[in-house]
Amino acid sequence: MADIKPIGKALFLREEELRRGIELMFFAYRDFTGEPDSILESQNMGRAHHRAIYFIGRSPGISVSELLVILNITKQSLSRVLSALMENEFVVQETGTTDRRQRLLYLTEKGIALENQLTSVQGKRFARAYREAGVDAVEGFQRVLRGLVDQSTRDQIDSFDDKPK
Amino acid sequence: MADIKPIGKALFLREEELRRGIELMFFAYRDFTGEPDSILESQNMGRAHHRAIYFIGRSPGISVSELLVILNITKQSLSRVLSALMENEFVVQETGTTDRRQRLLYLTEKGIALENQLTSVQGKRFARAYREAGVDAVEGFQRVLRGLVDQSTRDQIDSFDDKPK
DNA sequence: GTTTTATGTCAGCCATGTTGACCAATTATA
DNA sequence: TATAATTGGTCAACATGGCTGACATAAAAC
Repeated sequence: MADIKPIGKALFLREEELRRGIELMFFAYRDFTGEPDSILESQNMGRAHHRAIYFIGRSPGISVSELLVILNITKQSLSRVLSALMENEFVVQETGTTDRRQRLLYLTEKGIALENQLTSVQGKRFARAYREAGVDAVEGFQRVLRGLVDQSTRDQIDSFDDKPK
Repeated sequence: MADIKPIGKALFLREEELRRGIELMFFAYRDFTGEPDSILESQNMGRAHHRAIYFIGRSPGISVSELLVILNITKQSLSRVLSALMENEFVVQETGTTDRRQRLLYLTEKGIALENQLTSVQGKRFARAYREAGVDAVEGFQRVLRGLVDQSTRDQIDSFDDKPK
């Protein structure tokens, strides 16, 4: 009897635990993006703007093509967002020095302020979750999330973990 | 010196660990939904259909209003999705027995097959992540995700954990 | 018998993704 | 040096999936 238990546990994990994971991903992502969405909405911007602001803030001087790879959208989609961000003075672009075709992107003071506000809001949520879950849980959380992404995405994450903000 | 270390660690967690969490959420959610999106696209459906199918499969006989609460969208948005799902015979509705105003939703055989396919694809991803991260990581993953959601969402998750599939 | 609830529907708007085509400036290469 | 490739921008059109507002019907509740 006792040696059947692991199988029972494995099955339990595959059924119930699996659905729990799927559902937690759905709900957590929804709530995690909810507050920033509200803040942005009041400024006539959306999640797409948030992503651009976040990753420009993460890597100041990032080129358009690098940002495209991270966001994984078309340049036409990004263009619309970047135009709005520059129009409203959250972002500026400078011509690259070594390669003058590139447009290197930077947040303005205004952009930095907004990025800080948005990241701070999400940071408080994470801080709460981390505090409630305990320090040990955090590593597990990151390990699993990391395992959920595609291999190509993992390489990407690693590559800009090397040159952080 | 030794008693300063916790502060150092806390700061490290607040800056780098925080951004890592934010980024992992973004990338993991994107890749996690990517495969189902592809499958659905070939059938002229999208993520909205997936969510409906998933939660109807999770709770067969769920009413429209209950589904609305879970998905947190307007009835007009859901209506469009449900109409398509019924049109294409993935979902059927039955008039409620105790309350004849309700439309209780069920997956058809075809709907169950699609749901299984989609959940299986995501399940394999989870299985890989769980395997790579180790059993202990899974609990941490779930604890943190749970901590990330709003209190109201948490109540919601608990309430339908009581009456699972 | 009136009111509330559960659901559906029509019409239109917005954000954000897509494809395809084409262009200019700049860099790299044959 | 002439040509090709890269970086980035733009225009047009389209799809998805949110939203609001208005209105309708059947059933339940009071």
